[in-house]
Amino acid sequence: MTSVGGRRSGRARDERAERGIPEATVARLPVYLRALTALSDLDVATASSEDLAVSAGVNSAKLRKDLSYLGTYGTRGVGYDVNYLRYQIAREIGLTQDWPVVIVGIGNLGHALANYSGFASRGFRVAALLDSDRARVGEKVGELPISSLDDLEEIVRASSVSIGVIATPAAAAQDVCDQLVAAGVSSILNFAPALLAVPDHVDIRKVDLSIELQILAYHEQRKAAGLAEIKADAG
Amino acid sequence: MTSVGGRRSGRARDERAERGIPEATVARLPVYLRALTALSDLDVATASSEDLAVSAGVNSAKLRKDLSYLGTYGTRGVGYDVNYLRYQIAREIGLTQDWPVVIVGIGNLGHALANYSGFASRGFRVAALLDSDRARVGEKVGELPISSLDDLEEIVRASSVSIGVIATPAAAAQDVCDQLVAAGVSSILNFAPALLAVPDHVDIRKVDLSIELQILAYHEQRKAAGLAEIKADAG
DNA sequence: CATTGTGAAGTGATTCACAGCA
DNA sequence: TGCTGTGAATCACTTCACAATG
Repeated sequence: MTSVGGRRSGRARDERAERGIPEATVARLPVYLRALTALSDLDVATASSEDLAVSAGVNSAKLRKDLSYLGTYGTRGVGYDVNYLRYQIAREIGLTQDWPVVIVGIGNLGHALANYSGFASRGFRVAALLDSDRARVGEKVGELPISSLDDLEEIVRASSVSIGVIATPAAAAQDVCDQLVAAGVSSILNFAPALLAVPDHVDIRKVDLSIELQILAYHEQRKAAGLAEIKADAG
Repeated sequence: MTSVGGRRSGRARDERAERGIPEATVARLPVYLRALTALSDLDVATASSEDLAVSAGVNSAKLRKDLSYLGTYGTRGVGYDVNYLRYQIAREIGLTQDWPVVIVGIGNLGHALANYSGFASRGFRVAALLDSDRARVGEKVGELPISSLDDLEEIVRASSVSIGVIATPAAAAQDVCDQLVAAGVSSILNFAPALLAVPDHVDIRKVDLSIELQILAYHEQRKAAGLAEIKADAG
């Protein structure tokens, strides 16, 4: 592996692993992690890149190349040690520590996220639930009470929160986002159907339910059109 | 535009717009649509590619190239007619018809999805809510009662459903998926953290909440590591 | 000798930069 | 003149194919 990324790195201080793992690879590491966990639960000790690739739903060349960005954790002729690789990937993603998150906007979706067990099981701890509706403050959702948005800064500081989840209506999202950033949150997962502006040092990802459906609709429509065409040809 | 996609199309019958719009473009069309709707609501009649690009959060060259796959809907020296372009994109995605969808698994998340107004407002109509838990059948969620999974085939046929949403626990997802496919659904949006196998003719998209957080955690960790490094350099 | 790790080739998406047009 | 539409250049990701190796 030489010069990962190829970017002519301006600064000369390159010795320190300037590990530019490609974004596409980063996005698949959690998938591999899940596959490894499943294999581990089945008491599988060793798996080839082909085995793993099948469990993860990718092809084996891609999986090997992805893993090669992390280091050389396999054994030629044998495969990968499931638990060892699992640990290495978890460490790379940063899941060996746990991450306190705050969820803002406790409507239907916020509620669902608050109760989503998949977060806790992967090292994400819900540190607080926040809502701007004063009437709801104090209400319990599972174990946690809903806090006031006014307490955001205090909560972020006290619990060292660096990740925030926005589950408010679109109209409130930018405002909430600004408050999160001001409070010191530097990674945001946004479920509101709105484009959010953030400073450069803040990472933001968007999950948009209706966009996903629209993409399906596009393909669905093309399938239907294709069928109609075949019918027309036949008739 | 000549030979989009470049695939040497085996069959000679190429006259019919074999419109291979790149996937990356398809995924952005809903974003453009939202931006156009916002501009239209503000009574903006015309917008340049630069204006639109800003509203959509992309750069203008990309936006123009994306639109060029659909046709030539702009006016040189002027820009795009907001409402006209909005209609063209909606038509391309298939949002001029409405799409009945079924949601399977009415837990916290299914509940939230059932109540999500963003679906209805974009031409997706929830035709039915289904759950395998007999005890919950009949319970109302908003207007709709929960139906039994046993009625899936009947519902899909009666309402011509082609899109299904899976919001069950991971363990149930493949089984539900098989039932959806058997019932005739050909596009699936999967929220369960599981890899689903489907036949070729079925499209499937996955939304995985914990994967999104893990990707953020990776970047967050890198930021923290970067800071530590700078501190070490300084000290 | 089965399987990894990886250069090299291939494919697809983005960006540049400008000719062409209203 | 100002902005679109688009070839050509670039960049990012994937896949191929095989030498290296436990």
